[in-house]
Amino acid sequence: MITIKEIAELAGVSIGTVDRVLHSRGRVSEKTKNLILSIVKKEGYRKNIVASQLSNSRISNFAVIMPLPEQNDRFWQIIQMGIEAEKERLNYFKLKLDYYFFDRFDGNSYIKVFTDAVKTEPDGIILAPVLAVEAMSLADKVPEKTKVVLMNSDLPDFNKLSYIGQDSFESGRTAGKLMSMSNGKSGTIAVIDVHPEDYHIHIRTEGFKKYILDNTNSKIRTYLLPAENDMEEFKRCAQLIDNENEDLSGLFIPNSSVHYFADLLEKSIKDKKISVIGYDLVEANAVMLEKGTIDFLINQQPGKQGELALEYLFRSTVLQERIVEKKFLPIEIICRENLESYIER
Amino acid sequence: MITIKEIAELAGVSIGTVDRVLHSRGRVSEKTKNLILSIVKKEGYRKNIVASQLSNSRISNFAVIMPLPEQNDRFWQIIQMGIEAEKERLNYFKLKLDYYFFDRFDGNSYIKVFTDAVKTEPDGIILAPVLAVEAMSLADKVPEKTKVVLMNSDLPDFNKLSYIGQDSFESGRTAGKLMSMSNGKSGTIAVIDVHPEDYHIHIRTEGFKKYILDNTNSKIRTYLLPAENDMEEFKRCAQLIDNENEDLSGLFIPNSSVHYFADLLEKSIKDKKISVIGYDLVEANAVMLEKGTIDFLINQQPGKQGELALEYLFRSTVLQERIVEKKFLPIEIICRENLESYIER
DNA sequence: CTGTTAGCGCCTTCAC
DNA sequence: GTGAAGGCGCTAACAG
Repeated sequence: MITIKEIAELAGVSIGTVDRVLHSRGRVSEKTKNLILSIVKKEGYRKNIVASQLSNSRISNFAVIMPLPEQNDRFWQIIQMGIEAEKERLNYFKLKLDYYFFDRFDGNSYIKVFTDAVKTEPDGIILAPVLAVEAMSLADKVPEKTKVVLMNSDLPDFNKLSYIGQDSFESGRTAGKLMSMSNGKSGTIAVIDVHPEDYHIHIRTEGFKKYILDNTNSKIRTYLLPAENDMEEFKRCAQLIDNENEDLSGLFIPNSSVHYFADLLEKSIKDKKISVIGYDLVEANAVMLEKGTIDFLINQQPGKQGELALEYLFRSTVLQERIVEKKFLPIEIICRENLESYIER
Repeated sequence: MITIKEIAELAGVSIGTVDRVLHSRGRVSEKTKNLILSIVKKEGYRKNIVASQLSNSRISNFAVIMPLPEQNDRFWQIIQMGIEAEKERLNYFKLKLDYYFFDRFDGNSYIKVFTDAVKTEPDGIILAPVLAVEAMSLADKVPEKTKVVLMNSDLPDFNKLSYIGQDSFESGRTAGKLMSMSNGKSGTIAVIDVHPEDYHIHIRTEGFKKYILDNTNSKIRTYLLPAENDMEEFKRCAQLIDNENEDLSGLFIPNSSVHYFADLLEKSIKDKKISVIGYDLVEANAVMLEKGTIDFLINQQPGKQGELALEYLFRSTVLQERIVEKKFLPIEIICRENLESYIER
């Protein structure tokens, strides 16, 4: 591996000049600049990141903008743990990480927090754009040099380094397959549209319905649940499902709140052998899975999402590597039998 | 974070002396040694690995002892790719990796290769001990200072740093659950005992049988397949299964060779709607899964096994961190619908 | 515009 | 036993 010293020798200049070219610090004649760049290219120079870190006093500065960790049944906490794990792996490099948490049921809190984060002009931002409308409305406030990684849900029109998450439609189809297997009989399957405005979650229901309608004789009935932060809504919705469907055979809830329904409808689930499928291996859901009230969970590797998000930012800003613009994570199937293997320690 | 220079100042000695103490290079008086160690402890000194790597000319030397990558339907190749991926991540550190491949159907080749590897006195060894008897017989030939990580299958009595792999019994139980779900009817389920002598694989059949017998009315019939490298054996075994079981409803093959059976018995599988469950997301199996001839695969994250194995060795030898002695990886369930999400790029 | 130089923290050699 | 000094490759301030 060639070093700047060797490049300097080859070019007949000093290392200071080479350094200036490599960092585009200007004040170098066009001629020597081109000479140096040609050598860099020809020899395949890559800076020694270890030496660079040792000498460099500059601290990379990253901001994480995401919902409060405790929201969505602490789903976000798992993501945060993934980010922290990756930070630990990178602890010999100079990184600074600031969290900006917002209330995912309050657009204004997002706006405030995003504005704060952007003010610090971070090198990179990890953003969970669950509030799509607000996120898009502020998209152009991201400083020129700041790179953004979106995780968990994508915003196609957002100018970003990369997106990390699941293919929602295929994920829904997989849930459909599991539903069709676990309830042999036909009947009515209730689908809860938890955040109709959240494209990412809504599309899961589309994949699910598609699979069921294409492959089974079951009927599907959709229920809207607009206000996920209101327990009364859950109760009303559960009640409605119970009352309206004598032949209920399945229940599909496209996010982590499946345990509320499993709990509220426990008696019917047992009596009528209703199959229940939901999302996310959060504590409350694991308990219900273990009890047998939930049959399957689809997991979206939240920890891995966090790890990758930070890794990508690091590789892009510090190592200056190219990053894939889209990373779809595995659609994990979790049932009682393999649950244990998915729980750390 | 305190540096050796600061320690030297506190102790009123030079950094050379501090260094000698930290590396137990001797030639330091008992008194100053104790003084320095007490400061180290009190201040919580941890060496700066970045600076250390930069100055250190020493190259860490690791050996990987595993079956030929092309064996077992190229299962081992996936493991190797995982190791290489981790090596790439650690590329700014000085690591040397040598592969020692053996023929997993030839004990002598293992012995030769292992002996060669050990001769180089590596800092660490990644070992896939599929040939349990041979591996144990040479276990005491590992040099004192060499750390060993076992992956894929464990040897409880082997003196090792860590084991990375799956819980075989639970993995078999999960397969049993999937079998019971995917074939609604009862009937006979054929279980192939592929390597009866390979504890790790055999135990999967135990888990599988346990689940089926505890939870269904199906009968189980076990077939031995001792010589996995003989295609004629596969044919004979498949033929036998086909002839002997009019009411065949399921087929469980506890390793990657499931695609051979799926292929040989394709007609019966289609006609009688036999459920087929096997292991490992290798190319040949993915094709059959896509076609619908295999219903489910259990995956054991071979890539991740490789990554972790190297990461553990690195963390233990270079960073001198403590490592968990056992790491069970997730029991992944793969079907046609989520297959795509598990395939890289 | 360009070259020189002093570190970053640790490791290693050599001299006393 | 101990200390001084050079160097790993890169960065950045400074002098010209």
